[in-house]
Amino acid sequence: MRIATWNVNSVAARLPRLQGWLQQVEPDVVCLQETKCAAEAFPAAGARSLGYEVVAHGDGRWNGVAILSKVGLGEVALGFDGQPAYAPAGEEAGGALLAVAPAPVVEPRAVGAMCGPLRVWSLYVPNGRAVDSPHYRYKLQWLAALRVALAAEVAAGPFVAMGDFNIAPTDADVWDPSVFAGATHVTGPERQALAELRTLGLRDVVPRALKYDTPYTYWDYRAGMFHKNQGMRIDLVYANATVADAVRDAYVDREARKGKAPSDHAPVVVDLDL
DNA sequence: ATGACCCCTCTAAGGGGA
Repeated sequence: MRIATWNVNSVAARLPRLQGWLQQVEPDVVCLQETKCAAEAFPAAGARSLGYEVVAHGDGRWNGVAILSKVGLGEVALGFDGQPAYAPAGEEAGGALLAVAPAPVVEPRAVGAMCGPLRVWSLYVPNGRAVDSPHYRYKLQWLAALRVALAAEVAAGPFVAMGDFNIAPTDADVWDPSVFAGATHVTGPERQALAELRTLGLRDVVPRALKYDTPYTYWDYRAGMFHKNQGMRIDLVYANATVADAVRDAYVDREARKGKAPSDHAPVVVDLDL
């Protein structure tokens, strides 16, 4: 079984590339993030024509996740139990002119499904924006709640949670740690949240790079950063022992980051012999 | 050459990404 995860940075904008990539790589299961698309507007016909079942979870212009599967799709979960809403503290909670602050919304950042024998989650972890901001606290709360929600599933059978975690697990996972001093994605609490996920019995399936020995999955669009290999490994595959022991290959498909109109993230592709 | 931000929409004196 070939599984993959890809932050596509808008499924509508990426549709031609996504179609070609599906035909070329032929994954059995694909987790997508940042689809930026309401569920009912998800362009599923192309994937269906290639033999995929589709579940999309999205509510509009931000966030959005999906799973495509050729090996069955069932027991769908739109979000996880206890998934927190972004709820800004007083300093951000509406202006004085608003009599009532808008209700917090649970953002479409997680979708789970059974794909054949495999429990799969497609995750788009909140960015965090700035250390100690309300968005950063939300990111840590979100990861803590995820750990609680997934605990029982990790032990139940073949399990993988993959997606854009918006955390570089180690300093080796960013092109220059000094550039990220004081920034999100590299802080101790974020890395500790990943470590606590691993205590459930999950392992970080580190892919091989097809160039430079740095398995980065994201390169900013600006300043030729891809071409200078100034990237980060923030798209992660967290597998339980059953799945991790079944990994036969894992790689970052940096070819998908080249050329016209790419996403700023590259797919991670994992081959399993379950 | 892989090539020097890009996605969305309230189309900007914008929001968000990481």
